[in-house]
Amino acid sequence: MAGLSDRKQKILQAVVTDYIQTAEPVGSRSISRRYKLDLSAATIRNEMSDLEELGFLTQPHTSAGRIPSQQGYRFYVDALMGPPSLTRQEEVYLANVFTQLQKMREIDQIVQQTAKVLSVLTSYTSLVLGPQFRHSAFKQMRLLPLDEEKALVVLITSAGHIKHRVINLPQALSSQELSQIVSYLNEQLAGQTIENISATRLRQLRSDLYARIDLLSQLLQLLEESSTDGEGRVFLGGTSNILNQPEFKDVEKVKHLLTLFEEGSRLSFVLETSSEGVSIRIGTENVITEMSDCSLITATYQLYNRPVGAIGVLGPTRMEYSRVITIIEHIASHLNFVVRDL
Amino acid sequence: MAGLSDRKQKILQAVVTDYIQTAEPVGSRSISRRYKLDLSAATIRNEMSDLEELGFLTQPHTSAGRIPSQQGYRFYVDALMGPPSLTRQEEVYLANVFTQLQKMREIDQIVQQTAKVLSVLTSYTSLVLGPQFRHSAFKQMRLLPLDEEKALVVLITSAGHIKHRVINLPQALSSQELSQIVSYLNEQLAGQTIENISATRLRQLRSDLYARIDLLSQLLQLLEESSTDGEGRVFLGGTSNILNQPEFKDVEKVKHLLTLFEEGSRLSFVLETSSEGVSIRIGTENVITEMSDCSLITATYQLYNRPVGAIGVLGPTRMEYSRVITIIEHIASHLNFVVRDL
DNA sequence: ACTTAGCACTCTCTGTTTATGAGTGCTAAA
DNA sequence: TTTAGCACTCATAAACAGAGAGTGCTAAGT
Repeated sequence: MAGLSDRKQKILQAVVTDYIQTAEPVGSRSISRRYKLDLSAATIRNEMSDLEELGFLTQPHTSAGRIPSQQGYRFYVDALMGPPSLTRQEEVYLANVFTQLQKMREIDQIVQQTAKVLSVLTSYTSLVLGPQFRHSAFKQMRLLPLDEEKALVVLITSAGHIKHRVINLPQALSSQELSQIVSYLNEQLAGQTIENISATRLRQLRSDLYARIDLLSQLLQLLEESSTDGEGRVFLGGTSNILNQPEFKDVEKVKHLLTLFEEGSRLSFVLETSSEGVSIRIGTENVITEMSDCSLITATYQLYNRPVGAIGVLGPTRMEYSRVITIIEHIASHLNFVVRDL
Repeated sequence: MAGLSDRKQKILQAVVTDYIQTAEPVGSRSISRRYKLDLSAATIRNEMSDLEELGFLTQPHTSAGRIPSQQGYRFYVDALMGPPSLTRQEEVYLANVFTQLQKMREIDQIVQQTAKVLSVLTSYTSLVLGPQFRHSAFKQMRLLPLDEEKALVVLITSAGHIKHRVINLPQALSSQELSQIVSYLNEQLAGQTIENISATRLRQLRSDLYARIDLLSQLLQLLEESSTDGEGRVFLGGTSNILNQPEFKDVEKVKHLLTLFEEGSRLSFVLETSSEGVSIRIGTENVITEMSDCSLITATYQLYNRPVGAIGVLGPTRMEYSRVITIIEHIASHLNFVVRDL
């Protein structure tokens, strides 16, 4: 991938920019008209022909304008893309959103609102993965007796996650025994991350307390489920936005994406495995085949310097990369604060 | 709306049945062929012409077959529809689902799974409104100190709803004072439904405890939010199913529905206001204009003989009413058990 | 050695025409 | 009252022509 001549880069940039705006194949004449490159259409034609040879552009058919190829987009985001910038309006909007988010107390609400904002601002579809329970450390477990038969068990992690569940109390248990069991568990598990409380460890605890197996297994089940509940932690925003994209005017294409949107586990997998910081995956760079006509831009957010969740924007490969990246960066970095103050 | 002659009813039924299956305007000949009414096409034509005059059928254009009008569907579901029935396969599937649902402990999980099942079985889009917090009665409020500054407050209703929130403790408060405040609140609020704990009542409490206003308002905020958090309690299933319906092959039509699906509060409103038992709303009988090409079948489910939530199926007016109603009834009645045992 | 103007050629898109076929409404006979 | 027959209507699909945008190539200009 030797260096492209300066002129070729300028032309490639013009093609990508134009195509992002218009969604129409862009011809040599419109470039020489709209962008002040001081070159005739014929020259540009020659260069475009070269760029196609090199794999940066494609032609839908012989006598049409050019469209950026996946490789073309890649080069664009890596080297050509304009500097990130927000309009004054967008900045104001974001500032408002941030103060609003700051006030919310429920994590679900925050995540959902974030998804919505992200989609409204970008006009694409947004994905937000809430903070992952299983990455945070076990802090303590509490038992709140409700009546003779039932108690509420509350699981608290160091990251402030809280999960509760009603369990049935074995009749024969004194309240003293109860608190013994709980404090034993607290001792054993304190400080470990939820995902590291492995099955073997749980098995061992089970044998330690085999006399109280009925109660214990209810408590442990809560833990176990917490470490594996990947499903359903992803919130979407602006799913209908994809319908505004001309590349999805065909219902068949939409269907695949829509169906994908219903598969929470696959979505959360994509976000979980996205690398730290901002990542841009164009077309088939996405592992998910349904996304091979799309680009996905993601960013992670941190809690105590560990990535605990991610946000993303999904649009056609013909996406306003620069704008989206800026917005995503802003929101992700703000999310760091929101999550910490929770 | 005088009685339709027996023959007219049979023909109307044939048209509706046929159209539900094929989605094509149905002509007089295909009826005389496919349904053994022992009438010639010409006779059927005359009858159909009458039925159109009466408003039960419409013609997309002069020389096309007939399509049931909204009134036609209404008559069909009120008087003509075949008896509800499930295939053996569906029954088995339902039985499996039920045992699965029975095992789940998290209400969100149950609701989501119900939505999924409902959409898979019907091939339409499903809406499920989770049990409403605000209809159940206040039972008790507990405070779990976490550390010096923070405590977890847990709100428990008689229906078993549980909600928690971390609040900041005013430093100056002894644990004794704390428990006094909490038990005072418990006394004052016990037994009232969340939605009836009105603003005036809350104001009164506020003045009673004005010395501890900072703590109190945090506690009361939790209550207040609980009584008004209509938003977001609706889960959808099979949203992509609408794309399989030929009436939605046009992207524009889909867009309106898709956008509606993102407006949780409007959806929950529809479900909340649906009457007890099974209700069928056809076309413009739906208040929501986006649904005017659709039919919505809903059913409520109960807890202690009070409706606390609802499930629904949304499809084109050309919907398999009989089948969907049966399925919805089964699932709703089963949900009664699941919710009670929670 | 580039760059550019000119030109023939290609291919899509749009509008028009034409043919086909399903289905109707009406009339007249059974 | 039912039915057979027939002319008529309208949507849909196929075939076709013309326009327009854009290309590639060639030859002339710098």
